[in-house]
Amino acid sequence: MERTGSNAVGFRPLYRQVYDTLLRRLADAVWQPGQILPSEGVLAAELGVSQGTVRKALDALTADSLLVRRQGRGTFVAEHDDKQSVFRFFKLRPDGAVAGTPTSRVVSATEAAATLDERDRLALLRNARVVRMERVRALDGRPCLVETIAVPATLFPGLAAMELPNTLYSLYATRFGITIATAHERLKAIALPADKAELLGRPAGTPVLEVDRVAVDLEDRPVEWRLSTCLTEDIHYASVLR
Amino acid sequence: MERTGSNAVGFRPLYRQVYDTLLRRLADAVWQPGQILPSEGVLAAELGVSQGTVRKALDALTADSLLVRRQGRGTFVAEHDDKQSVFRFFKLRPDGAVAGTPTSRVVSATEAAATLDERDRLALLRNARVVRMERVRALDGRPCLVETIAVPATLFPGLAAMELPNTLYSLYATRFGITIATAHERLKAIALPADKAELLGRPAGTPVLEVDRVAVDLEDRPVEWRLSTCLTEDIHYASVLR
DNA sequence: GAGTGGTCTAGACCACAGA
DNA sequence: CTGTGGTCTAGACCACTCA
Repeated sequence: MERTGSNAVGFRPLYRQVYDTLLRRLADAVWQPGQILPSEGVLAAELGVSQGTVRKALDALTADSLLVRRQGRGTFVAEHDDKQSVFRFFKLRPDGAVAGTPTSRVVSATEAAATLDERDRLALLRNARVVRMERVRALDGRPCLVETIAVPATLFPGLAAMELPNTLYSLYATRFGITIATAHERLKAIALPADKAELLGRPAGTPVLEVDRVAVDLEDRPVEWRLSTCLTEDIHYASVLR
Repeated sequence: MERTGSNAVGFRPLYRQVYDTLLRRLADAVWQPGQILPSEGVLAAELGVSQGTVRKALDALTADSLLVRRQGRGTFVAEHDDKQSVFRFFKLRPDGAVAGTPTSRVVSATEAAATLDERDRLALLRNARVVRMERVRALDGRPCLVETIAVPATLFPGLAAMELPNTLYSLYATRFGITIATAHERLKAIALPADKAELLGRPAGTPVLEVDRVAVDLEDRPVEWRLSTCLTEDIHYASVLR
């Protein structure tokens, strides 16, 4: 690692450089999810910085939930397909009590030319192609939402022909080396459109929650656009503000 | 500060004890919002711990957005009435561009016996009283939501008779020493009720977003229940998932 | 220049997991 | 018992602010 010295501009802390170096390895899938990282001391020696500096970078990566640290055992690449982690990006909860695991039924999955909206949300060029998926999700056995998902075909070759698991994001990570870091959602209340009424088993015109989500990867590239239409009669969308 | 030694159970890091000590002073309004805290060195000497330990506690309080640290100047109690901080708990944004500041028009403010719902949300006893406020908020001059706000009357004596500012939470902090730490929101899509249709200037039955918020203070006590009914035709609720 | 927070280091010891 | 991360300390130097 290089010290920046007293440059007039562009000062960059050492631990930040370490953070970026490790983030790059995570983005390049040098270390796979679930895998253990070298210990603090080993990383410090390799990068030529003190253990405390490595620790600060590791703590920051842990705060961004990219790593998991376990005292006495080691530092691991975070896995986001655990039962509790399904709910990191799934914010619908039954009104009454705790939620069971959501299930999915895929309606269609095809590759096609990107629409204008898709190109806009995913920052794609003209003539770009996407893999477009439609599915219905259920909570506690009752259908709760229908969603259309679009991803750039170049980033996910062959996805349309695959068996799609319940948690898409772990598939993105394990099969395509793409980690979803954050997602930006825009929520609106709309009247349930006729074409989706049948899939959800509710009359058209019912007030429903429309969730427009763009998910970005570790390098802040938009990699998925998802438009969900959610029933909220016995369910709500939970949000915590800090 | 006391070292815990090697107790079999109940180990509590020193910096956590420092965190709690400082949090208590903030909760007791020993230091007012905007006020500067003693420097790291002074606090370390006072509490009998190292500067690094104090720093870790201060960093944690900063991460919880209770403090603001400015290099070269000092550490300050966070103020949440700045222009950008209005939006910490206000998640509605115009679809097109950047948001102007929201404005408020108070419809009513009275003290009354708490309803069952209010007692439930605010963890109040029977016969408890609340201050209940109703107001309409506008964004860029157009009405966007109507909301009913209830707070325990014992915590906010005289609130019903006050001039209510646009940002209630800064009033809570400065006049009543109550700091809102987090808020839990439950979102649903519903049909606009007739009694609120007039206030918002839209026909009854229009799909609207209902936001049910319970805000808690530094000690995790529920101190405000707010039920907002929001138009989302040209506006959306923005949420970031990490 | 004095004082503040920010970074970086080196080393000690503690808590925890697993062989 | 060994190795891991977690805590705590002390001190050096850097970057920033303001008088």
